[in-house]
Amino acid sequence: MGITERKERQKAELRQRILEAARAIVLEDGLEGLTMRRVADAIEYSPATIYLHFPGRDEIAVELMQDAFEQLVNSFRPLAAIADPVERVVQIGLAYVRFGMENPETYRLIFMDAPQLSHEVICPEGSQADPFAFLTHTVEEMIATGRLEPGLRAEMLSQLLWAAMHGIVSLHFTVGDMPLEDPMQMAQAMCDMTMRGMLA
Amino acid sequence: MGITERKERQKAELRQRILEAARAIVLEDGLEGLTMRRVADAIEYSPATIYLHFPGRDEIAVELMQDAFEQLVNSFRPLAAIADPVERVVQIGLAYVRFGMENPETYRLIFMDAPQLSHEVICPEGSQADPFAFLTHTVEEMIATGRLEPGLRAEMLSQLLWAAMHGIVSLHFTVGDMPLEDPMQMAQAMCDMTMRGMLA
DNA sequence: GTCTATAGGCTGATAGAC
DNA sequence: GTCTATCAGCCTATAGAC
Repeated sequence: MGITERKERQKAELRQRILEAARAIVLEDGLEGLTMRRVADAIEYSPATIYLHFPGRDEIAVELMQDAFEQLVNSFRPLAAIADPVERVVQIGLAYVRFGMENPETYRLIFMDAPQLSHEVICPEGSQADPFAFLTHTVEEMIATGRLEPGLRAEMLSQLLWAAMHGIVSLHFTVGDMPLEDPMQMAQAMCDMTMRGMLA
Repeated sequence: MGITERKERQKAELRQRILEAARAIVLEDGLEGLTMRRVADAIEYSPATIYLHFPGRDEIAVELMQDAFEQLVNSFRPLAAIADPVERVVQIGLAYVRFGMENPETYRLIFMDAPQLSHEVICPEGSQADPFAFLTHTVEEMIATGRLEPGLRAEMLSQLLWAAMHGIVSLHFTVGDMPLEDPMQMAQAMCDMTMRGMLA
């Protein structure tokens, strides 16, 4: 049975090569640069071969977007060690903006290049799950320990923080950095201001 | 001399018809739907005729984007009447989000559909001008009247507010409204929180 | 499995007839 | 001024040979 195993291995290998070639193209030229022809050229196969591994271009894009989103989420993992929930929320905010500025094409891929696909990557298939549950949980912890002004809701606050950080990153991408403040300083100032605004 | 005047008038008229057809297409299908052929069909001329009035597709897009940006800026005009600078800043924030949610395709056109062109529309030709000078000025007024925590800078604060509001709007567009709070409520809560965070 | 070849579509832009 | 016709290029996807 070694033969079929080798064949499966080779098939999976080519699939990976397709994904990696696609990722390289997107990191260089953005999602709009991703075409079947370019991928085929990069892996030195004909375009038709790619269709044996993926139904079409969009499915490749979605897989790249899922990977990218996982990367973003994973970048928060070390922050779980921070005991103080207030400090943890701030560090999540800073890490979010840092990720965006350090990986602009990856960030664009997740949130900006294909809005229609973003939706299905960030909140898959009608799952009610919060895509940034750990952020919401940290805010809940702040509420539970009585650190916040009474009446504030965790879902609202965590979405406000997300929106604020997303605003900083995406604004820097679209409007250029020229007349804008430094993004990391904006992130820090945003955290200072919002924390001061919500803490009791 | 009436003949050349009529001709010029007719030429300007056709130029306007081109722009209006283009605008209709963008409002329906977004900027990616804007093609010379579709515009030509809409005005019932051949594609070649459009090139007598515009150098190319991008120039049409830029003109639409400039109009759209002007629309957004004009939507703040009535707010100049608000005497209290704190209240004025809040109302600017709310108006910004309202504009985005009520004119999604127009907002996308300005900030999201063509990032490269956005830059030149929002901060034209290396002009050092602040695109939202009235916002910055209102924040300066808050500072001048001693309402804010000392040490805060008007440029930083106004950009933070802009980023926060832009984040709310653009997040709703890309991630869909399903798991998110209501955008206007988010805007209100964002203003509450940030004002509380910056006021002395 | 992988190829070549191609269908069938779209695009921006232009030359040259009228 | 406006047209037709077309160039030159891109794209996704597939049929059928090998």
